Amino acid sequence: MNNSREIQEKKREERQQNDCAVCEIYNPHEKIIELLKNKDLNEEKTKRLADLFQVLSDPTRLKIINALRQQELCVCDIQEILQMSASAVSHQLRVLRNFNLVKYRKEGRQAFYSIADQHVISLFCQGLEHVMED
Amino acid sequence: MNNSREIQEKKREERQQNDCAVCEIYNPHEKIIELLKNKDLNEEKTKRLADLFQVLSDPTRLKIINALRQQELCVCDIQEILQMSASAVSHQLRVLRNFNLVKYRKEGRQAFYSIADQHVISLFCQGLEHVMED
DNA sequence: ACTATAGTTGAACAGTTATTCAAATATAGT
DNA sequence: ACTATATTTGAATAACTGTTCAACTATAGT
Repeated sequence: MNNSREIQEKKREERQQNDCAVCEIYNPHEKIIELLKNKDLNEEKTKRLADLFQVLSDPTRLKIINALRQQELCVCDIQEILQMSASAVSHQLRVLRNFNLVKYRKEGRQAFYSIADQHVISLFCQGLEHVMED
Repeated sequence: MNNSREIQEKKREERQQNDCAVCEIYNPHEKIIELLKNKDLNEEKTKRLADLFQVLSDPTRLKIINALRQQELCVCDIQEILQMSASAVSHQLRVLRNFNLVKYRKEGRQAFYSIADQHVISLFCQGLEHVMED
């Protein structure tokens, strides 16, 4: 109990160092803010990152990825698995294709789709882990 | 050149095994389709996964995460870094909060936000890697 | 008690997105 | 040539999303 005042004092000091940039009280954060502003993520990269997650943010597309995770499939396989129209599936496949998340090869009338690279699976699984947790 | 016909034959066989479920030609995939339909991702989990990626699919929210990646910040710090209105920032912070991607503590008038858990950072970085590649 | 500040909230508006529908393309079999 | 099948495409519609604006709550300092 002796040094409780000292501790309080220290706490207040720490708190002050945490005060924010805009507030009048005390403002040690300007340098950090300047740093963060330019730190490794410019506008364009942020946009591309957002777009990537955006592609992954639709249940239909996730189901497609999940199906392709096991093996290459043609459009009508996918259509059957998801119980959706060929058109709807094709539209979503195009989105995935445009973002290089899936690739495809043509064979006669059929188009066989597969996962483009392992990153996609990693992201998928990592997301799934997070979702499973809580 | 001797066994070129044999190779062709084998190729055709392989191809047939890859024929899809709906097509009339030949159809060995029904079992796989049945399997994939129920495989580890039900409707509800898919939705939650989509929602998670959806939260990550906005540039503003990504910028916030990127800023918090370095250290805890209060709302007006963030507002300053992103050059956005307090309202806009607060709205997006709520989205992040609702999905347990960030947590916060109150201190007087200020609210200090920080990343909720390491998964968030992993996802962020993994996505960034993918984007950086091409 | 009063004033200023930090942050949150709900409604509204503009922009985006997923599915459906109808039509088009392309290949295979007859 | 003709028909059937696999897939793609563009337009249209309904649902959703991010920002702004105005109003609100809550805390701190005087």
